Amino acid sequence: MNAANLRARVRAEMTEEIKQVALRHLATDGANLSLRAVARDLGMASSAVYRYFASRDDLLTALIIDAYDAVGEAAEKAAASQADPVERWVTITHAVRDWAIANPHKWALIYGSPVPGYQAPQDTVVPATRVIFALAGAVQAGLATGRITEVPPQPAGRFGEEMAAVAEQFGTGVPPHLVGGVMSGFIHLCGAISGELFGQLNNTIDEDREGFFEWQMRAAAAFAGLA
Amino acid sequence: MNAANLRARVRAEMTEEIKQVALRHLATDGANLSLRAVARDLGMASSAVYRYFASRDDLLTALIIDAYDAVGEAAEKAAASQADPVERWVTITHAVRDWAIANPHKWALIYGSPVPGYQAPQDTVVPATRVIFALAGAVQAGLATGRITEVPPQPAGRFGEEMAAVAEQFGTGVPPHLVGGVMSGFIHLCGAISGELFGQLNNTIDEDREGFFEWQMRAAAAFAGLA
DNA sequence: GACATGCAAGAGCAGTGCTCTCGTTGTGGC
DNA sequence: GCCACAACGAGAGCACTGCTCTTGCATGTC
Repeated sequence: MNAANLRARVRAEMTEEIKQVALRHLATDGANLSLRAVARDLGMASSAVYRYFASRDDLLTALIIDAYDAVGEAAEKAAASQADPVERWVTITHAVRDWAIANPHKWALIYGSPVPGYQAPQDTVVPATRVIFALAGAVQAGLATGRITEVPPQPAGRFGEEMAAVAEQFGTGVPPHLVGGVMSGFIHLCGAISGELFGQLNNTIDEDREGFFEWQMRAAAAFAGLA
Repeated sequence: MNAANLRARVRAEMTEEIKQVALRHLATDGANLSLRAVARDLGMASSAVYRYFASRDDLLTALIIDAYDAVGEAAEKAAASQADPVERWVTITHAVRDWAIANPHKWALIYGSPVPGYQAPQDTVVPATRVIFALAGAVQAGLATGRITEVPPQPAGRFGEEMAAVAEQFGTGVPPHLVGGVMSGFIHLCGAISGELFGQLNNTIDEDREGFFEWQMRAAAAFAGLA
């Protein structure tokens, strides 16, 4: 609790406050975040914000990392709540979807089209994998409890080798072809949520989107071996 | 060839030219399209552009409709080139992916996060369905030639009813549960392409993305009955 | 020739990201 | 206890944006 720590804490609080206001703006005004508007809401000059974030992109990056962590945490929490592997998979996907529906602007931030001129820095790599790992954990549990019987078609050629490398990198003991199933399920999950949030389902599936979602996610689970 | 027609033709040409330059800007500068920059490129005042498009959003809408039509045409052309139902499905998905990779900014325009404050008008509804109909055509062909043997799990409850309504609306004679498979495949397709273009595959699948894509799309075809 | 229409240019408004400079204020080392 | 220094906030300013309004010009019609 020395002075340096105090100053750092005040700075951290200010940084957090800027992010919160920015999130509020993102939620109401859409993706074109105005730094000046954020500064106005905080009763400070726009130039003062630059003491905390070097640029608008820097602020966005901070928000993106937070969002990855939030959705990853939601997925992990859901995973911990279910013992049965199949239901764990389904619960994880529902948790991600619920989070996305509650925070559509944050979802767009991380899984929508990249912000113009914005290039995701290396900081975002690790938090981005938490959902995938949660899904892989369900498959791992399925393997451990002997629930996995059928297997998806073996990936062939270079792609098969790449899956083997990813399986190695994962280090979860999940065999390559199931890693492919996990990745495919993750992609399907992202597509289902983005399709729902970005309007691709409009005028086609308007009533029971949750039913459609779960139907797809159970199919994705089956493709990853979890039948 | 009276004067009015001539004027209309000149106007149409000018409109087309603005769209082309706007697309070029979209491709190089990303999604934040600057109307003034487009006007500069055309050697005209920014205010003159407003004679052709009421607003920047109007210009974007025109580009979105064009993009829907272009990707739809690519899908239909691919569909026509393949008689075998399964290969037709795969060929369609590859055609859509190829188009998206060749026109990533256009893909982001229609399947990425919605432009801030932009609400898709009713004009975009019909062209948006062309890819789905192409996929449904492959399933229809599979039904006609007796290629469809296994069926996906029946959609239950409200979602099942909704699928029945959509099947009716499609009018292609494809039964409800297979319509669900088509929709799921379309969603998976969108997710796979967006995941690839928007960077979700980075640091995981970097080599044989085409192999991963086709592996997924064959699984999606199987889920829609095309095994 | 008078009139009307379509078009383009220019000025102008309110907003943006970002930089620079200038005071102030709080902090750490002596 | 004092002083140098770093952190900070405010304000002005630059170049840019979407969009509006007015003006001038060219063309077609009566």
